[in-house]
Amino acid sequence: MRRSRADALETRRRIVEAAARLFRAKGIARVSVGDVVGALGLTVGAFYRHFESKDELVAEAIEAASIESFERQNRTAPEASVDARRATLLGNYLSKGHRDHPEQGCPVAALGHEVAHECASTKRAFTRALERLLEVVESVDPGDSKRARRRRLRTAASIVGALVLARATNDERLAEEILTSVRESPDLRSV
Amino acid sequence: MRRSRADALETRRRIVEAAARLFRAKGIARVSVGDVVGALGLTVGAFYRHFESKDELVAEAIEAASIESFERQNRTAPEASVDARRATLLGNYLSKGHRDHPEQGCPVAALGHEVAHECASTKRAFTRALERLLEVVESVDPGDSKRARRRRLRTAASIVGALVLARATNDERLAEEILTSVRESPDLRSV
DNA sequence: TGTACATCAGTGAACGCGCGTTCACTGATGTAC
DNA sequence: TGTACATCAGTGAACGCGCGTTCACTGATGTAC
Repeated sequence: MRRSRADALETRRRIVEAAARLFRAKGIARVSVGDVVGALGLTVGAFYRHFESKDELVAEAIEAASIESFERQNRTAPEASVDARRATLLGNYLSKGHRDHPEQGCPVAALGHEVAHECASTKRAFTRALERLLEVVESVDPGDSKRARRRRLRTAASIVGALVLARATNDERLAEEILTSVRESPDLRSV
Repeated sequence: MRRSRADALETRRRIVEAAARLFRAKGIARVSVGDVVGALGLTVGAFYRHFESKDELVAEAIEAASIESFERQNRTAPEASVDARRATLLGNYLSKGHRDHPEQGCPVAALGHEVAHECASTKRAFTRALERLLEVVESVDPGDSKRARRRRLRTAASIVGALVLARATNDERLAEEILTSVRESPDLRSV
């Protein structure tokens, strides 16, 4: 049942895509290789035609999720003012939608903690994802000064932390309070 | 080989203590019941004399880690001024030591992401841990106003996010930059 | 353009392994008399 | 206080299960002539 080269490449791409979604939704450890290829109607044997190991898939999936998430942010109203785009970005990032749908969201917030225990290539992919998130923040809060750089790092830490906490608590009111508080941070409103 | 009641209770306590340490160090999914009791020189059979399931242990371990962490923070120089204690707290929380030793640190930062996928009792224990962290923040940034409350929630999100990012990246310079930026946040220096 | 053969994408079953959990058993501790 | 028996903390081996990975096989695709 050999497929054409193009089909094979497409299969590989779809495996990475499915993994990027599933890992963000359920966490890396809770998603098996079988879960990923099963979502595409394939068997695990097929997986090892395309990847050396699950670790290889993890690194690629983080990379893919990061690029997807990065490009979505950059697509948002490129003609608007920096202030307006910053407000939109924060609104999206700290929304209930983002909290409730990690599978489409930022991989830094979705996988941050788990990556602390993963292999070197995964940590490398995660670091690139974090750098991409910082680029997004920079696009709505530019500046070459040390102060501007530190403000951006604070912003990244705040929004990731807010999302992690809002997702982990079972107290709906507290979760919303956290997201609102960071969204309306004076540090972010008047840059 | 029955042991006395007191010994049995002590064994139970030691199991929770070891679990609190191991879960924070390696993550919940990566630590087995055997790992926990093995660290105490016991066999898995003994574990089920004390706990219904691993889930029960997880919830108790989070609770224990939270209480331990909370009490350590409250022990820090209770006679000093609020400003001095806030500086100490932030310095400790955002230190390299805390980043490199999650097993003794804040369970909210260590387990935040993983808990998003765990069972209800674990989420409940995590929420209590988060509330305890907010109490610690309140002790160095008191106030009944809505503004003060929001500032504390921002602080919690920032410091947890900073630690999560600093632990997940393999870029040592970036990790230190993140911790320093949040530590020196104007939002936290001049409350 | 047609034919013969090599390649390899995907199947399906198997592997060794570690997991959470169970259970028959041991023997020291607790208790009733 | 001493004896007889019940309790139960801990052992050690087993269980069913799902995991990551491997492999013989199939048959459509790619290639050399």
